[in-house]
Amino acid sequence: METYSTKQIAIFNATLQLVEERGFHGTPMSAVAEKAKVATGTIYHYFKGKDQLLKELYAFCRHQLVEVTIEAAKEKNEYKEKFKSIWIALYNFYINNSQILIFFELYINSPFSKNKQNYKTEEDTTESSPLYNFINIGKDNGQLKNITTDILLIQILSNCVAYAKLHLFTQHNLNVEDIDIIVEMTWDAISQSNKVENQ
Amino acid sequence: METYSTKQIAIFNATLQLVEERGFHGTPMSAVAEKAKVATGTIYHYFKGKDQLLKELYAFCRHQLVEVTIEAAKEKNEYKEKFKSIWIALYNFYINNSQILIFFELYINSPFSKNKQNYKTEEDTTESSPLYNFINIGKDNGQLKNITTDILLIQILSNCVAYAKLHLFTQHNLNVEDIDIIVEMTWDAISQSNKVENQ
Amino acid sequence: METYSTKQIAIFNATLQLVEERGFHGTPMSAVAEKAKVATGTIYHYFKGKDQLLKELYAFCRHQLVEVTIEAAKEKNEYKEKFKSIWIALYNFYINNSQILIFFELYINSPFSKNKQNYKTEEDTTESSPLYNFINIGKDNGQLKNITTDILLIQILSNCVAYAKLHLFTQHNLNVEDIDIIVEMTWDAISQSNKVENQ
Amino acid sequence: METYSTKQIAIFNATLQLVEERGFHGTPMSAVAEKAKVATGTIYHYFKGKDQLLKELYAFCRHQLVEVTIEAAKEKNEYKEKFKSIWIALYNFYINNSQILIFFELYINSPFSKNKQNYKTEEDTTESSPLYNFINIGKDNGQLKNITTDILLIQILSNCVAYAKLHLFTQHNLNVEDIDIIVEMTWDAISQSNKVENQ
DNA sequence: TATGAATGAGACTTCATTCAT
DNA sequence: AATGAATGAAGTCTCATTCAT
Repeated sequence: METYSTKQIAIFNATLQLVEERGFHGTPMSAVAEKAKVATGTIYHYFKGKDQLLKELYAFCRHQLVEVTIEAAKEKNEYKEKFKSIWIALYNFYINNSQILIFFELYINSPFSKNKQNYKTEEDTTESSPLYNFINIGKDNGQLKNITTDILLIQILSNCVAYAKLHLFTQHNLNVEDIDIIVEMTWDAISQSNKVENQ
Repeated sequence: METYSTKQIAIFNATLQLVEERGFHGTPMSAVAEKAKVATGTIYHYFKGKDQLLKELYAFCRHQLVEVTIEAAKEKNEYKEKFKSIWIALYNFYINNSQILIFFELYINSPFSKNKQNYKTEEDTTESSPLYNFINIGKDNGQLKNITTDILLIQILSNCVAYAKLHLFTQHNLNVEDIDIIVEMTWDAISQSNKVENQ
Repeated sequence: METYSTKQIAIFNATLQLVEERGFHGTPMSAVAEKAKVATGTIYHYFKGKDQLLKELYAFCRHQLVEVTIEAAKEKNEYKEKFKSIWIALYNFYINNSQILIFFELYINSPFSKNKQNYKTEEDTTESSPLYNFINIGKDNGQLKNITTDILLIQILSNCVAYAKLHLFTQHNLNVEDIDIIVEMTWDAISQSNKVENQ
Repeated sequence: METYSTKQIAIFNATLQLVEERGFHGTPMSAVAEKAKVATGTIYHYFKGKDQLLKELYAFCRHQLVEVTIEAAKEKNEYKEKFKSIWIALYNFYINNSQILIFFELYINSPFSKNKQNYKTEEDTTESSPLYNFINIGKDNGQLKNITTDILLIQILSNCVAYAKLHLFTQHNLNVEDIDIIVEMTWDAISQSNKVENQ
């Protein structure tokens, strides 16, 4: 993870804001420059072009997500508690950074990310992804179902994003109790449990 | 649901193909016209502008999704079986119509859909949505957890879309057994069950 | 002067209305068709194209102006009274047909009338123009200044149009007394008079 | 009065030339750019759009007209001489700047000037208009008829423009003697004079 | 006669990118 | 390092005109 100058950060933030409001197409470099209070040309000092800017911004945001995950994992000791902590941390991150949420969704599906591999980025699949590792540990423990890590990962993340969007973009605000129910539900889905059906 | 002329359908299909390949921004009206084998002006004869075209295309695709759901619901009698049938039908629809999947994802997050309410459209929340009703029935039966329908809806749909994307855009192809595991997992999440924790 | 069918008249009127509101550029054939309640193609049955339509409309309107002049000239016997009668008739015609006034002004200055000769059309300069003849009579009588008829013509007409515009497009409404003053003033300008300067 | 860059002036001049030759409709921005020897985008760097360009061009031209009037008023001392000087200066300005003459005529009647108030612009009616003031002085002196200034203004200006057009666009070229007759005629119209009718 | 769907050239405008300062 | 005027390709959309019915 390289470090970024004040101006680069300003450019990142300006881009995020504008993309949330107007999408990629509605976010010309000139508008980014204006919002970031730099000249258009300045953006081109730091980034080769628009594609580059978006790509680096994507990495920049993913990095934050990883940080959040790592921090959350430190909080609790027990596995299920750790899981809940991580899930909620991610959820809260999206809630508090709706620009990043939208940016991700647009970026992943757009041809800016030329190959769709980004959908599940290297970061997620390699050792470097804390969540990926965390799931593997759970499987080894016998606490998570013994199925492909990718599947469990999606089971966790897709819901997390979807609920964040429900909260942000609809009237249906989720409160703490709702969140708890949801996390439990997700836990039900992924956990290795003995289960007795209703009679 | 209005009916569309041959030319309109051709325009819809051309748009879907191009958007999947290149995104909204990379899909100029001229390219749509060319692929649909009509003149540019013809598109404007049927649709007020690009926004209108995308909006109507969205409705057109949603309609198909609803149809698929309705058909799938007819197949089985038992509730859980009906649920699995619907989930798999939707999953297969996305698998076989990746253009629609991508289009949805882009459209929902883009400023083309001016109000984000589209995220959970009227169709989903009203009686007219077969899935919405289906969930309510399950809650009344005591077969589904007694929590807000919106939450259960997301639990089902977000996974479905996410797995379709996993299958389509990564090397990780899901086979029939995988799908079965996933559906069971989702059922675990939403079903009202007596559960005995691991000992 | 050929005669026009009901539909042609409807097309003329629609054009006049639209041109007044939006200018030539803002008046597409489709809008004319709609306002005239005919199909676009129908206009092309009657007129070769837009240029033709405008040209014939110009002639159509000029003809009305000539008629108005002829009628007004019949009313009075004395020369000066005849003059006043004609001037006021033209002024009233413009006041009551602002669409025609605007249409004239736009058409005369526009490249639709390919050669600027239209500025002073044949009709004005030939025997067929009643006003032209009327001025010549005045000169022969010794009641009008003995200068080129064109100059006298302009002295009369340019004011007439200008005052009509003042009345129509500004807050400055002209009443009957104002008009009388103006006509007298114009008479002062063109009449052959003995004049004693202020001392 | 703001100042304009070399490029803006070039754009103005290109527009004037093209509008005279082909009208507003026949003057695409691309043609303006080409004639002004700038890129299309450059026009949009200076002007928000075509409307803006035309509006600013109108103000630019009006300003020149005001300057001409002011200069002409300085030349002579006696009131009537001053009047003649101004009238002829304006006439010559139009003769030598036929593009501006045509541009004015088109602009004033077109929907580009959204409100027709432009017909008699602020400049003409306020203290800032030298001609307006000049007329008021004449009225106070008792040298001009004691009628509304607007009316006298039109009496002067409408003729001036009309004769310029006669000269420019017809075979009827006006020489110095003609002009003198015309100015005297206009003076007859507006001046407060003792007059003895023909006997 | 009359219709109006269809055409496609061309208008206006945007915007990623460059470059002289 | 920073600026922002300038560029021009490319996009959206309009509209005069045609033609099968």
